[in-house]
Amino acid sequence: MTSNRVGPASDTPLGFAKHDHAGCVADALASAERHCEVEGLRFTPVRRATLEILLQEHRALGAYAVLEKLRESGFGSQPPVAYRALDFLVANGFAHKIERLNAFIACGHPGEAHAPAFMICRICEAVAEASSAATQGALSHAAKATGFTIERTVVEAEGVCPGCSEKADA
Amino acid sequence: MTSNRVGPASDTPLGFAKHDHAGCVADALASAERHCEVEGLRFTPVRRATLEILLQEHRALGAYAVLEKLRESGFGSQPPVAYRALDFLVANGFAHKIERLNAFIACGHPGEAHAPAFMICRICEAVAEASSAATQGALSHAAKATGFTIERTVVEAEGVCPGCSEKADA
DNA sequence: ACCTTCCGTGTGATCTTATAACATTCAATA
DNA sequence: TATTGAATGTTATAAGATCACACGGAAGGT
Repeated sequence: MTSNRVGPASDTPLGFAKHDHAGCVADALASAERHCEVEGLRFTPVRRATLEILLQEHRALGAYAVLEKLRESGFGSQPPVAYRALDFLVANGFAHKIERLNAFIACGHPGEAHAPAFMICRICEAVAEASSAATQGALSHAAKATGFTIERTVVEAEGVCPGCSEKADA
Repeated sequence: MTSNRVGPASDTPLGFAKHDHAGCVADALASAERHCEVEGLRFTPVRRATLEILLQEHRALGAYAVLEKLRESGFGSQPPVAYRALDFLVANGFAHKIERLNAFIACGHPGEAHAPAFMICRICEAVAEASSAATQGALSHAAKATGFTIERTVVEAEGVCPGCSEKADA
């Protein structure tokens, strides 16, 4: 079930690479389903469909883009439908919100309990998730020094991905 | 002109502390004015007023909140008035946008050319700017490894500030 | 089996945040 | 002084997010 996507192990830190997409979607859905069962969470049709949409696209999607796809699949077409499903996914670590883009993306390392960091290409809009525990280090140090308690972090780098960088060179 | 605000030097890394507010506002305005002169930028009345509003409040302010204060001061009352002034301030390092809050805050270290990081208190909504060059380290390492070129970073920690933490204990 | 309660869903309305498009004003300078 | 380009003002609208309320169905107690 655990398909081999980009590298030797699942700890390859990026999302700019090619991979077995169908497998990655199926895996993630199955994994989410299992996780919900264990945790007593309701992995309802809308929620499942929403996660599947994010996984299929494999990039950051605005809530209204998600909403339209949900509508196409026969679900409700009002904003709360999408926002509620997205909130559920984010709250349970199946997806993340990219604040810079006001958009959502499926989590690249679900279940692993992490403070995510992202690289956002401003040209092709691809978003890669780095499983950076390290990134938090400096911030958490500064926070400790001032007595600030961190509950959540937003770490997003905007720039140009390898692919677009190559094209620009040509 | 360089008033002594929170500590021995201007490199104290936080904004949760008391300080000479009038002085800090005046200093920052004067500094911005000088900087604009040197750079050939036009520090117009709206722009000046906008920066002054942010400095006065000393916390993150939504564009529409800024707009209302501008209107009270006799400037135009339509959104672009505020957004344009804010864009100018952000583009030139006099202010930052807090993505998590869709809000703007005056820069705590203007002129110093930095990749800012913020601590946001979810209770009192105070925002402190850390002059963290270090925070970027891990991310930039990950970026280098994948060939991603970073142009801008968003680093925001949400949690509870020292003051609110104390109150909660009581 | 029934009831009740809670959670999730659907819908309409509304609020907040942000930008497009175009006219007008103003300062720098040729 | 005429020209030009940037800044401002205004109208309109797009994009993102939430509120409030009705309905329905699953979980748990009786």
